[in-house]
Amino acid sequence: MPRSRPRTKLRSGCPLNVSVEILGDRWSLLIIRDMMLRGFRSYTQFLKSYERIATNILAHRLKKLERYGIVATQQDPLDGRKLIYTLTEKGMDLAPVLTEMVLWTAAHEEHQNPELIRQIKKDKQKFLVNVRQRWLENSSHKD
Amino acid sequence: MPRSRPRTKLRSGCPLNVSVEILGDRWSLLIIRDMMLRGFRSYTQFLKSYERIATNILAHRLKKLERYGIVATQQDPLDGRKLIYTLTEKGMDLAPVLTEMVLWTAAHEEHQNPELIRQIKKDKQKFLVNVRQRWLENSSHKD
DNA sequence: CAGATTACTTGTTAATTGCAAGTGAAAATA
DNA sequence: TATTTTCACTTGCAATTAACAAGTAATCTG
Repeated sequence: MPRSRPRTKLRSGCPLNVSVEILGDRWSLLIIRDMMLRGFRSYTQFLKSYERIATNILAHRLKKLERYGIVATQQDPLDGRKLIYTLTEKGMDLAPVLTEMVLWTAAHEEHQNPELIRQIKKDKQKFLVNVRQRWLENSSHKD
Repeated sequence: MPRSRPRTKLRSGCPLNVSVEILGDRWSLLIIRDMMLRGFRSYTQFLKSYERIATNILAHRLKKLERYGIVATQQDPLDGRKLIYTLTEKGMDLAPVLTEMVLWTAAHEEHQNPELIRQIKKDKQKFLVNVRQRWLENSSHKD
């Protein structure tokens, strides 16, 4: 359900272009990966992730992802300093995109994490169900 | 089959990161879309595509995509000025990625091209088969 | 042969990214 | 209670990348 939102003018309304404009940079999908597959939920966790995103870029990307309703933020009730970032339903719906990208790399490029690829290849549908199940269990995902 | 290639150092070998480093920018996937879905094969066609890529960026992207074996170039036997750009098998294997991105946009953002989305939703597998079939017929796809 | 077309390249400016350091609030520690 | 640490950022600046405009060489067309 495409919802109306005041948006910056897009280069085109082509559905592929729309997703490219939202996600087509060097970091957004990695942040989403960390949340979806690694269960990361805090700013410092993202910062310490292997690819080493710069702190200002991370702040910008999180804001953008929140603005697009892909990520939701809430305060940690146990620690006033902490914010908890979670994927929304819309963010979780990117699972098939990430999955296909992983499969493409697995087929055509050198890579690591054979275990992840084994899992996806064994039963893609089950993998997606599992990812979503973990999200349902661990997130309160208040959008 | 991941082939060895002299490559610039990656931020990580995570399969998602690898695809993001290759495709994660504002133009690469749009060029691939133009080839895959619109049958574009020449530099001027890409230039005239709706999103208006700048000519130097287009030249760089085409070189990068060729370097990664996603796009192949050949001379037009009928016109010495023209080059024919085609997707390789590796490039065609991005069809599921593009497809899932389109579906995600269709579900969550304002967009155009309802006909494309109708086709994909009706029978995703058939859509992918058709896209590949067209490619087989129209390309000589010499890698 | 003149003009148009094709696939670019070459400046130059604008925008984005990346790095290092710093900030203020809250929590943990001494 | 005072001090240090942690957390989620911000700020300033340098480096990289993208975008814009113009130009070029080779080829084709009339």
